[in-house]
Amino acid sequence: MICKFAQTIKVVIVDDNKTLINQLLDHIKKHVRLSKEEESIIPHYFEHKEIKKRQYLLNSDSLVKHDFFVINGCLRTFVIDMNGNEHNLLFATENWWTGDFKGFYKQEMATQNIQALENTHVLCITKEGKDELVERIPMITLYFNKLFENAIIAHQKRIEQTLCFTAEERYLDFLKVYPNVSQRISQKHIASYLGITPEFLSMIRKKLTLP
Amino acid sequence: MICKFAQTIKVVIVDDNKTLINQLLDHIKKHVRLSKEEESIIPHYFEHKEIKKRQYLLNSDSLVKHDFFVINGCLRTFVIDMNGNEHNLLFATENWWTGDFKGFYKQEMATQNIQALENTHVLCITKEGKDELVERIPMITLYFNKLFENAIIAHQKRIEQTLCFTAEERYLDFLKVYPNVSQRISQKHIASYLGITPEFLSMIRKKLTLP
DNA sequence: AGATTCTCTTAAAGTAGTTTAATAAATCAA
DNA sequence: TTGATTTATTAAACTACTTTAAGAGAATCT
Repeated sequence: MICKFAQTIKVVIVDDNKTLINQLLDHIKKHVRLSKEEESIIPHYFEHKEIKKRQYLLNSDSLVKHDFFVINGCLRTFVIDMNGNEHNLLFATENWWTGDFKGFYKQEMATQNIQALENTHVLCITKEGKDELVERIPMITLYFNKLFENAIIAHQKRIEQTLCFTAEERYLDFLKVYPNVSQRISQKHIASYLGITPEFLSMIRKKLTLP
Repeated sequence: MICKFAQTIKVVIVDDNKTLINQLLDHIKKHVRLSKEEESIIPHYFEHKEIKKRQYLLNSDSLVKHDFFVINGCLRTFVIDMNGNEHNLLFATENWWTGDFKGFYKQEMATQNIQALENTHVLCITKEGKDELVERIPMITLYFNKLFENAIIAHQKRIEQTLCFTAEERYLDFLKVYPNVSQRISQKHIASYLGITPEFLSMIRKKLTLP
C-alpha cells in the first residue's frame, strides 16, 4: 500500500472547465435525459468563477446578474436587518444552487448577500442565459422545475419548524439533515441560521453533551 | 334608486360551473395566452367542490389527492405539533392555490390539514390530471412555474421576517399585505400564523391602539 | 330566547432566549 | 513565533413571549 490515507484525501482537480461542467451535467442527468447534442449546448451558458474564502459573490443593493451552481466549497446566503445584524438563510455546498431568488427572477436589486465560507468554485448563469437555454432544451424545464419543487418543500419545512419546534429541536434536526455542512461551518453561523444567538447555541450544546 | 345598498351586497352566483371555471381561466390568462381550443380542454381536468364553514378539505395522514384553486371563501392550511397545538401556515382566499404541497407532488400522505373558515368553493385537480394537462397544453407550464416562483418568494420573505422582525413588526406587515384577509379571520388564527399566542397578539393590539 | 361554546381581553407568574461582559481557545497576519 | 483578531464558553441580568386563570362579549346551537 503506497498511501494508507489515500481514501480519505480529497483531491479537487480544477485544471479543466470540462471537469466542472460535467459535475453540473451529472446533476441535471439525475432528473432529465440529455442527448449528446444537448450536453454540448449547455456548457456555453455557464461561466466558471472562483471565489476565495471570506469574499463576496453578491451584495445587497446590487443588480442580481447570476444564479449559482456550487461545484465545491461553501457559500452562505444572508440578509442584514434594520439593526445591522446578519441572518443566514442558506448554506450551499457541492451540487447546490444558490442566489438571490427574487432578485434573479424579477431582475431586481439584491436584498440578500452571498459570501464564501471556504474557497469555492461556482458555475454562473444569467437570467437571459437561462431563458434561452430553456428555449433551446425544453426538457431541461423539468430539471429546474424539480429544483423549484424541492425548494418549496424545504422552505415549508423550515417555516413549520420555526412554528412547531424549540431552538434545541431545530439544532438537532439541522445536525441530522446536514451533518457534513454542520462540521464545516462555525457555530455562530449555525446559530444565525437557527435564529438564535451563538451564546444560546453554546448553552444548548452544553446541555446536550451532559448526561 | 331601488336598493341603496346594492353596491355593498355581494351576490355569489354559483348556479353554473362555467362561471367558476372562467374565474380560473381568467387567472391563467394573466400569465399565458390560451387558444379557444385550449380553453375548452382545461375544464375537463377540474372538479368543483363546495366546502362548508368549519369542514375539512384535507386531513393529515390521508393521501393527498388534490390541489385546490379557491373560487371564493377562505381556507386555512395548518400543521399540528407534537403537543397537539395547531399552527397556521397559509390562508387562501379568492384566486389562491392551496394544498399539501409535498404530499401532492410526491403523492404521499398529508402532513398538513386544510379547513374552511367560511363556506368555500374550490376547483380540484389531481396530480395525474395536472400532469396530463401540462402534456396537452405545454404552455401552461409557464403558469404553474410562475406560481412556484411566487411561492418561493413568499416563503423566503416569511423566513426572513421570522429571523429579522419582532412579533409586532410581523403583525403590522401582515395587516398591510393582507388587509382583506385580516378582516375576515379571527385573531387567534392570525396569532397562530404569526407564531405567537392570541394573548400576546391582544397585548400587541392594545399597545398599538394607545397613543 | 336561553344555554352553551368560542373569542377576546387583562393581569400575574413563569420560561425560552437575549444582552452584556469577561475569559479562554482557536485562527490569522506578519 | 508573536501579537491581533475572531470564535466559543460561561454566567448574571434582562426581555419578548408563554402560561394560567378569570371574566366579558360574541357567535352558535337547540
